[in-house]
Amino acid sequence: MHGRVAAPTRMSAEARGTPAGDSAARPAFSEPRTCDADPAVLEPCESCHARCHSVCAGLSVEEINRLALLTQPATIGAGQTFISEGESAVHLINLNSGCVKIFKLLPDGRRQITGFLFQGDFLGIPFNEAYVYSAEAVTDVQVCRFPRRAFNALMEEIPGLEKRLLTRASNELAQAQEQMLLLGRKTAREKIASFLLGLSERARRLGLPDDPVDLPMGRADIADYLGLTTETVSRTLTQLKRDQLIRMEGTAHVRLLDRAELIAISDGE
Amino acid sequence: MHGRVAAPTRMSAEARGTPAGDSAARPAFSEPRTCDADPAVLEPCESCHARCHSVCAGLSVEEINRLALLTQPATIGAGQTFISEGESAVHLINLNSGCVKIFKLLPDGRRQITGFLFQGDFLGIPFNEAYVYSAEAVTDVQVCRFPRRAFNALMEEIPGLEKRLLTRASNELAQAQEQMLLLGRKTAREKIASFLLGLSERARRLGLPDDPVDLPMGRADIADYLGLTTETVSRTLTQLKRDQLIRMEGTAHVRLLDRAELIAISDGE
DNA sequence: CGATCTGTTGAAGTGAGTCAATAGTGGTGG
DNA sequence: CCACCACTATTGACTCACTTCAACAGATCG
Repeated sequence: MHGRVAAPTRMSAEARGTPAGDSAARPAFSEPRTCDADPAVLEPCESCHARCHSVCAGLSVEEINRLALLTQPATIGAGQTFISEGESAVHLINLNSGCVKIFKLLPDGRRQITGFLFQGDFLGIPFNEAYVYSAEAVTDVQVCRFPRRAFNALMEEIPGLEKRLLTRASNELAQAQEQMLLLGRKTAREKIASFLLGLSERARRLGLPDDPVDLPMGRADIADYLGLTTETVSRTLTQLKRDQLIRMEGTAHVRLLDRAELIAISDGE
Repeated sequence: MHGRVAAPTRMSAEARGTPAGDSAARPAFSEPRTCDADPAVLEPCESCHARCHSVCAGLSVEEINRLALLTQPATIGAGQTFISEGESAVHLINLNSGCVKIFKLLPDGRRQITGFLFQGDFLGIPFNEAYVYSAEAVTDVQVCRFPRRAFNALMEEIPGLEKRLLTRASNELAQAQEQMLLLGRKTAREKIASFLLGLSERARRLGLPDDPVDLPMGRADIADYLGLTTETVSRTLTQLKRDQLIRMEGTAHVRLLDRAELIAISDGE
C-alpha cells in the first residue's frame, strides 16, 4: 500500500531544502525581514522576522508585549516530531522560520500530510484539549510556544487576537476545501501543477522569490501531501520537464517555465 | 472522467431521503425539538428547532433577540443551488432543518463535495467577500439568512458569537483534515465505512437515532464526497452487505450490523 | 571511498474507473 | 389500481492511471 511512513529519519538542518549558505543570487530564508522595527516592543518579539505574517500582526505595542511575556522561543531540528496527534495540547505554537509538515496517520502507517506550514503560521487549536494532528519539522525551525491556557485567557482581553485567529481559521478552511478537491478529483499531473503553483504563491505572499520554487520537503512528503507515491511524483515531474513546463535546478528547486499552462493544468483545463 | 455533475436535477421534497410522512417507528426529522422554550425570545427564534445546535446557542436572551432582528427565515426546495462559488457573499446562513451539500467544481464538471450540513450548521465565512464553495439543498431545508455586514457588526458587540464561530471553524478544520486523510489514503471500503459511521455519529450528536443510518443524499453525492464513482459506491455497499456488516432498508437507510468491525475497517484495521 | 539516503526509471499488477445493460422505485395519469 | 415513465441504483465486462516491486543513479557524509 502506498503512503506508509518509513522509519523516522533524522536529518541535519542542511540536508534538505534551502541550506543557510546556499544563497547564490537571491535572499536566503534566514535573511532578517523585520516589518516594523518598533523599539518599544520587547524581546524576543522585537526582532521577530515573522511578526508581520503572524497572529501578532495588527496588535498594539502593549498587546504584543503582553504576548511576549507568555512566549517561550525555541529551535527545533529538522526531522523532529514536536507534536503528536492525540497528545494533550499544552502549547500553541507560532512558526517564525523554517518549514513544518502536519499530518495524520492510519494504524498501518499510511500517512496524509494535511499541510506545510511556513513563517507566520499557527499550530494548535485554542479550544481543543488535544492535538488533532502530528507535526514534524521539515527544516530547522524557530517557534514561539505559548501555554494554551494562558493564551486563551489573554484572548479574552485582546479581542483582536480572537478575530485574527478566526480569520486565519477561515482561510485554512477554504484551503482545506481546495485540497479536498485536489485529493478527490484531480489527476497526478493536475495535483503536481497545483502543488508547485501553491508553493510559489505562498512564497510570494511571504515576500520571497516565487519563481524558482523552493521545495524544502522530500518527494515522499510531496507524495503524502498529494495522495500519491514518490514514484508517481517523480514520474510526473519528469513528464512536466519533458513538456517544457518546468525545469529542475537540483532536486529542491523548480523553475516554472510556463505559468499560464501550469495554471490551466492545475484547474483541470 | 469520474465525478462529473449531471444536468441539474430538480426533485421534489419527498423524492429523496426522509420524507415527511415516512416515520414508521422513529421520530421524523421535522419533529419539533425545542431545547429551551424561553418565552422572552422573539419569533422566529423562539420556536427554532436548531437553536441548541447553532451558533445561537449559549447567547443570552437579549443577544438572541438582537440576532433575531437580523434574521430572514426562508425555505429552500430540494435540488436548489442557493450559493455559488465566487459569488459575492451577501448572506451568512444558518441551517435549521434538512440537509445541504457544499461543493467545489472543476471547469470540466468534476465535483468534490466538501461537506454535508445538517441542522445547526453555519454557511459562509464572515470575513470573506466571496463564497468559496457552492451549496445545494439535498432535501427541502429551512434556513436563517443574516446580512453578512450586519452580522459582522453585531459580532463586535457580542463576543460570545465570535468565540462560537471560532470553535465551530476549528472543529470544521479538524474534520476537514480527517476527510483529507480519507480522500488521500483510504480505500473505497474504508471510505464507505467511515462515511456511514460519520453520518451515524452526526445523527447521534443531533439527538436523532443513530442506527438505521439515514442517507438523504443519492449515490452520486456520496461518490462525490468520497472521491469515488457511483458504481464503486454501489459495489462497495453490496460487498459490505455480503460480509454481513450492514443491511440496506430501502436505498436510503442502512442498518449497521457490526459497528465494531466497521470502525476497524474505517480506521484501516 | 564505500555506506546510506533520496530520487529516478522500468516492468508488471491492481483497485477503481468507464462503458453498457439491467433492475428497482416512486410518481403520474388514465 | 395498475401501467407507464423517468430516474436512480446495481451489476457485469473491460480499461487504465496509478501503485507495487525492483533495479539503478545521484547526492551526501563520516
